[in-house]
This record gives sequence, C-alpha cells and structure tokens, in this order.
Amino acid sequence: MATISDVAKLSGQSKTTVSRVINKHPYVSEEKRELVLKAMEELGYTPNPTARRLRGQLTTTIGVIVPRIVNPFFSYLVNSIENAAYQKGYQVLIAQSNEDKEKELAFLNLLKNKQVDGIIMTSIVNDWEIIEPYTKYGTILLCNDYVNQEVAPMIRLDQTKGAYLGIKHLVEKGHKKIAYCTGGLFDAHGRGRDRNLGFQKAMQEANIKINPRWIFVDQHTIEDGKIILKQILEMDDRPTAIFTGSDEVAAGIIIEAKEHSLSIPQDLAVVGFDDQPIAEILDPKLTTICQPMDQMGEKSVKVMIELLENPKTQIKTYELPIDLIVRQST
Amino acid sequence: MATISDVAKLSGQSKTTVSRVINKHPYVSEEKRELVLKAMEELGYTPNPTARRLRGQLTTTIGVIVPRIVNPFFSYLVNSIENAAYQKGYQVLIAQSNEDKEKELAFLNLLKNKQVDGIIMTSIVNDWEIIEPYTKYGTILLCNDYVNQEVAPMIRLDQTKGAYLGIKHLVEKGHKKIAYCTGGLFDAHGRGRDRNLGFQKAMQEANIKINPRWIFVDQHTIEDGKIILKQILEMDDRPTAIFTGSDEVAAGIIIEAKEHSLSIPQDLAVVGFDDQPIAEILDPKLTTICQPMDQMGEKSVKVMIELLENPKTQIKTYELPIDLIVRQST
DNA sequence: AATATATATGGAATCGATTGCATTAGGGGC
DNA sequence: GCCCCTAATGCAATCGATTCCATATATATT
Repeated sequence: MATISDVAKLSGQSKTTVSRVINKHPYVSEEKRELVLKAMEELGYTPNPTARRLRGQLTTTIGVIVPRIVNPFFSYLVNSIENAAYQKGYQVLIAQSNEDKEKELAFLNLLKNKQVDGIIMTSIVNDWEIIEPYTKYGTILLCNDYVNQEVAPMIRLDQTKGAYLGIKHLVEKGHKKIAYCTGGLFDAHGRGRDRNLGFQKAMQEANIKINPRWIFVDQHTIEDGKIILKQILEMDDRPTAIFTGSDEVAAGIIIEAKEHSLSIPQDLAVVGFDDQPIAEILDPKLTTICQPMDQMGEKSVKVMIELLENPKTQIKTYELPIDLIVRQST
Repeated sequence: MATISDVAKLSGQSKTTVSRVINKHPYVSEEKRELVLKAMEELGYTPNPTARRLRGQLTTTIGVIVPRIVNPFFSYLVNSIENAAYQKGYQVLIAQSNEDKEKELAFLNLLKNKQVDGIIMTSIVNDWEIIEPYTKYGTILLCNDYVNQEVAPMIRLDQTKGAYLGIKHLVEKGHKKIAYCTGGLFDAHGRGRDRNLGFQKAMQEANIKINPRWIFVDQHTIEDGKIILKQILEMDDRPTAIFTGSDEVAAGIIIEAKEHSLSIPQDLAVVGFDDQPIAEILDPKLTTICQPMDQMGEKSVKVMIELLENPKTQIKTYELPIDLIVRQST
C-alpha cells in the first residue's frame, strides 16, 4: 500500500501539504492541491486508518453489544445499525454478552484503547455504576435497554406502555386470570422494571389481584415457553391468558399447547412481545407488541455519529412508538 | 490510559525491556521481569492495539461478511464465529453484503489497511477473479459458500448431497411431480450449482424428467414462498412436492397453503433447507436439510487463526456433514 | 515606506508500540 | 590472564499518519 510519503514524493510536496489536502484544510493553493490529488489517484492511495487512529483521530468504528445475535429482535437491530453505519462510512464491531458481566466489560474496554469510537449497548448486564467510568473513554449509547436516570444518550421505547397495552387488551377480551412472564427478575431495573409497572398498572385499573403463582421470571427461549405451558397444565387453578415478555416464549407456549390439544385462544390467550417474523408464522398468528427495530437502529447510529463528530451535542433520550398488534392468539 | 513509557518509568526500566516482558522474549532477568509486571499491574496497563497494529502486528480482528444477518442461518453462523473468536481473544467486525458487489469489495478493502487480519466470507457475490487479488493483503476464508477450485481455505458442506438427499426422500415417498426452488440462478456456480447437480442426479436416478415450469430461481424470503404457492395454484398441472432452497421459502409456502386450505403433505409435500428454528415452529413441522452452523463457525475461526498465526499452514478444504431431517411436511 | 495580516508551505515532533544494533557484564575455555 | 560467547539491557529508528511551529510570500493598512 502506498503511504503518505509516497504521495508526497510523487507529487513533489511535503507530507504536511498532502495531509492538508486529505483533510481539506484551508491554505493549500489550488495548483498544489491538484498535484497531490493526481498523485493520490495514481498510487491508489487511501490513508491508513491505523495510523490516524494512533494520532487520536476517530476510528470510524462503532461497537455493538447484544445479548445473543440469534435472537431475531437483536439481529434485526444489528441489521439496521450495520446498514446505517455503512452509509455513513462506519464499521461495526459486534459482541455478544451472553448476559455475562465479564464479557460485557471486556468489550467496553475497547473504548479505552480507542479501538472503537463508541459503543451501542442494546442490553445492560452490569450495574450502571460499573459501566459509567467507561463513558470518559468514548461515547456509550443505550438502545433498547436503559437505566432509569438520564445519564447517557438513550434510544428507548415506552416499555411500561407496551406491557400495559398487552394486559389491557386481555382485560378487554374479558380475561381476569392473567399470567405474566418476563425476561428479567420481577424486581429488575430498566426495561424489565418498566414492563412490570405497566403490568401492575393495567391489573390495578381492572381491579384484578395479581396471582404470584402465575408470574414467571427469567424466561427467554422457545424451550422456556414449552416448560411454562406444562407448568400451567399442572395447575389446579389455571390462568386463561398469558402475557409473555417475548415472541419466542409465546411461540413455545403455542407449540406445546398444540401438543396437548389446548386451543388458542379459547383455552389460553397468548400475547407476545417484539413482533418478530415468527409472530406471523405461528398458527394461530400471534398477538404481540410491535417494537420498531429498524427505526431504533437507525436512530441510534444517527445520534451516535452526531455525538462523535460534535462532542458538545447535548445528551438526550429519544422515545420511539410502541404498539399492540392484534392477531389470532387472543 | 497508561502507556509503555509510564510502565518503563515506574519500573525504572527501558521501554525495550518492558516490551520484552509483554511479548515474552527471552533474555530478561527474573528480577526485572517482576519489577515490570508489578508496574503493569499497578497502572492497569494494557498495550495499545492500535500502536501494535501500526507496527505490522496482528490486529486480532476478524471480518465476517454475510448477505443478511437477519437470515437465521447467518445469525447462527455469526453467533458461533463470535463465540469462538472471543475465546481466542479476537474481535469480530461484521458487514452485510446485501448481495451487493460493491459493498462486498468495500469490506474486502479493510484487509489492505490491516484493519482486519482476515475475512470469513459466508457468501460470495463477486467473481473469484475479482476477489482473488485481496488474498495478498490478508487471509480470506470461505465458509458455507465456495468456489469450485481449491484456491482458498474453505469450510463447506456437500451441497450436492444435501439436495440429492432431499429429492431422493421425495422420490421414495412416491412423488414424481417434483418442483425445485433455488436461491441462485439455475446456471450458478459454487453452492447453488452443486445443489442443482444433486437435484439433477436424484431426478435422473429416478428416471423423472425435469419440468422447467416447476423450477423457481432467485427465491429467498417467506414472501417469495407465498408467491410460489400462489403460482402453483394457478397451474393446470401442479407438482405434488417441492424442494426449496431455504426454510424461509418453505415457511412461506406452508403458511400460504394454509390460507388456501391446501393440506401439507397430502396435497403438497415440502422440503426445506437449513434446519432453522422455524422448521420446528411451523405446523406441520418442516422436513429439511440440516447444516451444522455451529460447527462451521467454530471450524472457520479455528482454521483462520491457525493460518494467521502460522502463515505457512497448508490451504485445505474441510467438508462437514449434512443430513436430512424428516418431520411432518413430507 | 513600514508594519500588520492573511495565505502557503515545510520541518520535525508526536501518537504507543516493536526491533535492529550497540553495549556491557559474567562465565567458560585455553 | 586473555579471548570469546552468551545473557541482559537500552538507545534510537520505525510504522503512517497529524499538527505545532517557523518561515516565506503576498496583500492590506497606516
């Protein structure tokens, strides 16, 4: 690869002048600029990003942390992030935390060494107090997951509303025995906590007492959903509806229900969360909460780049719309 | 961040000695080594990867090109690649080609500037003649997709066998009117071509003439599958079975069949390809060809790192097993 | 005409590591 | 006691860019 010195030599100018041309600095005569541009062209020169990086320039690389890329919600998010980043000339480094605190921190360390300019966290495993110190090495933007103080730029959805809409819909369908299922723990913070609040609010408004036996925590996969259905079948007093924290769990429930000849929604109404492609594939099709993944990814990249290129930009929280999509499972 | 000079100063040694300790060179006395290690510990020092990179060291970053990350086949592949890379201390840069030649090349360019040590291509859009020149800047490994000469390290499956198994299975079920559906074009190369060969071989062995009206090319999504079913419905002479190039297309066919009260497999038997999670979610569950994504990703990383750390390693092709999984759709 | 200001240009230091070469101190062989 | 070799160490160059500072010229201001 040609270096800046090669260009300098060929064009008969100094490295300084070449660098000025590259970076569009003022005070370069038109004549020399053209000489330099011609030499660059001739050599097929592109500046070495590593060298620039060492000088403390931007790396044009953004890191993204997801819990698991195979979860369609996150692969859709990564998809929109990558596309938006590419359009702006940025690269995307991904890491899966697998919900592991140590791995999350290992990845945040890339900020320290200027391996990435900023990191988009789509999930938070460590406490914010642990993560916060890293913000001084680079921009950390929270997308999807969030903390309950305005400490970092955030792109989020009104999770409380999401859960509220789902539960209210079940109530309106006449259900009183409603089970609730969440990915986190019941006393979680951030996203999980807000969903729980929405659940509680809707139940309270409908004057229904929450039955703790119908609360399932830490549920994520199709497999988890299948197990939930089996547990419900074993209950003397069964719920007539269930709100799940994810389409995958809902899918597991529906699939297992079929095995046991339970009719959905007659015997059990099911609400998912995410509006993943499987929601339309399931039979019956899944009523679920739609999160605009594409918008979230795009907006995250836009805000991130704005913050990087203009560090004095004010830190803000952006809230995107969240909606209930009624299909056949309720 | 602490630099090597800080460590040198604190330990009272030269940068050279510190560097020797970091890189485990011989000729450092035990006494000084410990002094240096203590200083490193105290300062929380980690070498700056950017600076190392500039000196021509490895970047410990691997690039991965996928067509679309939202395709579960590829997100599973990326998942296993990322996990394996993390275990070896490597980072993963991803790019989606979206089947776009220019974007594929843009990403290959990262090799030139030593932004990545090597690239794992899970799909090939440009002709190999265009890609080949990039191999001199870094390692290019083909995983999943491949070319028909042994020009690069490849991790592949016997695609011919995959298609052959699927078609043969349909033949054994008594089908004679078999439709065939592929992601590429019918005269493709690499993966697509080999699948076509398997199809042709199985048909020939069963003495069935291929009906060109039952060949569908360039099909990828659930939506495509739905359209295919509608086209079949409009035919006077309908196939009784269809082999699809992907579970997604198969899903579209099954979903749309349900809309038109067509029974599967009675009216139309369907074979997918990939064994994605939806294969088990669909009703009826999908008979499909299982590709070991996890093994492929893991093996790719292993071979890649071997080639990077030991450049004289011989270029080889690795073939992994491919199997038919019979479920309810046939 | 003298001075201030804007425009152009290049030399050399710098970022944080690695490494070739030179130097020194000991140990062994004769 | 002299020579040679090995082990241990550090100086300074290097990777490929950016940027501070000095300098030179042209133009504007008094």
